[in-house]
This record gives sequence, C-alpha cells and structure tokens, in this order.
Amino acid sequence: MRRKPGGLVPLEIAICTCAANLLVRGTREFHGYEIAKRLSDVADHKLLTAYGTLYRALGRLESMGLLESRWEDPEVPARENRPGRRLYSLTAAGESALDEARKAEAATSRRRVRRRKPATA
Amino acid sequence: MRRKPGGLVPLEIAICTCAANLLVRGTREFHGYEIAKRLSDVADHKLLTAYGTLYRALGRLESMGLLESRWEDPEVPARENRPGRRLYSLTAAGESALDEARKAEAATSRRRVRRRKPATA
DNA sequence: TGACAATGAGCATATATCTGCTCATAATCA
DNA sequence: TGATTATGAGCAGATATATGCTCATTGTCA
Repeated sequence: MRRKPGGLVPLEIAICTCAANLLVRGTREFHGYEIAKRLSDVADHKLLTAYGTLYRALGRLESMGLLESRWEDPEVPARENRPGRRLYSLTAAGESALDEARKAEAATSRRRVRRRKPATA
Repeated sequence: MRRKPGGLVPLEIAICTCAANLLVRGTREFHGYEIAKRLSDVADHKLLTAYGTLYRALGRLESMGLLESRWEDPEVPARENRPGRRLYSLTAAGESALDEARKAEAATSRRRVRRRKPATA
C-alpha cells in the first residue's frame, strides 16, 4: 500500500474510527481480537481477513504514537480462563490523525466521484 | 477409557512420567504446550493427537491432586511477546500414584504377554 | 507518464490454553 | 459372559497475540 507520509492507510483509519466510536460510547480501552471481530462484522468493505494484518497495523499505530497499550491485570484472564489481552487506547495524537485522515479520504473520494463515468443506462 | 478407581489412564501416566523425568533433570515446573510437544516427539506410542485432550488430562490430574499449577509471572510473557503459561508441577501424591500406576501397568502387560499365542513361524 | 522501490496486505503458522460435542472403550454388574 | 454405562479420546473451534514470507499496490522520481 505504501503510506502517504503522515497519512494513514484504510485499515489504520478503520481501527482508529472503531476506537473513536468506542470512546464516545464510554469505552476507552479495547483489544485487538475485539476490533478484529467488529471489523469483520461490518463486512461491506472487507478491511480485514487475517488477524496478523490487524495486529501489525496495531503495532504500527502504536509506534506512530496514535495508540498506546498496556497488558491487562493478569488476574482477570486467570479468573476468566482465557489468554491475556493487550489493551489499546487512542491517544490525542491518534484522534487528530484520524481527523486529518478522514478529511484527506473525503477529498480523495470526491475527486474519484468527479472522475467516475456516468452509468450507460 | 473409563478409569479403574484410583488408577491412571495411559495419557495421564505419560504426563506424570514426563514430569518425573523433568524433575530428576532439575526442572520442577513445566507447561502444557511443552509436554504436548514432548509427547508428540516420542511418537512410537501415539498418546496424543489433539491439544484439547492433553489439557483436559492436566486438569484431571490437578483435580486429583497429582499435579498443582500456578500462572507464571505475567511480566515474563509480556517481555517475550507470547501467551502466558500455566506452570504445573508433580506433587508427592503424583509421584506415588505414578509408581503405583507403573506397577499395575507392568503387571497387566506381563499378563498380556503370557496370554499371547506363539507366532506361527 | 512510466519505471522503480517502499511498504502494507494476505497467507500460513507458531505460541498457549480451554470448551463443547460425539464416539469408542473399558470397567462393572447382572 | 454379555449388556450397560461411565468417562476418556478425538475432533472442531474459540480465545488472544505474534512473526516470516511473498505479492500487490501505491507514491515518488526521472
């Protein structure tokens, strides 16, 4: 895909959007597996097929400073008999990057629409 | 398989044997995935095909008091980027149960040998 | 505008553990 | 000894995360 410097690729935008949506609903932290399922639920634009792709995107977003992460309290997974989760949260930088990316994306799609040929009805 | 009361089934014997071997080599604790790989390595008697089977056997052994377990320090898996491990160790009861089971197994196989018909060479 | 190169996407697989369902087998009892 | 039945074994899949390899796309530069 090769990133436009400072920009975000579609999957990264989708992740940040998901994070922002959770945030306004009062959930600050989320984990990769959860996001993966949410993204695969909204299957209209198949943004995600393999988990590996998602976790790498999460890693990139964290190294860019748009997400931050911590491991959940180990007593929780022990009590619930499941693997531990890495909990991510959107940073302030992440929120503004998302705004920028959305604006850029909207501009691009407008241009695309203008270029599109009319349907030969 | 239906267990003879107080006895152990072959897979359980294999697990305890593996644990006892590790113990004499100075390793007191082990985890399920490790045992699974060791058992699948010694493939002469295919004791294990699916992981689920092993983890259930580990659970039985623990509920019988022959093994005890704890979750490893969560900082270790976090540092090594892998899932946390449940660390098992053989109890004293486990060691003596293993002895008993081995004796019983040996007796059974002697009886089986005695019953075997000579090869029609 | 076309070639090149950087890098994200997809696929496979590893690391660990656990549960539900069904089938086979062995222990037990009549 | 034969029928019953308890329970272990096998199979499938869920829960979470991570890495290596290859291919395709996209931005950039000439």
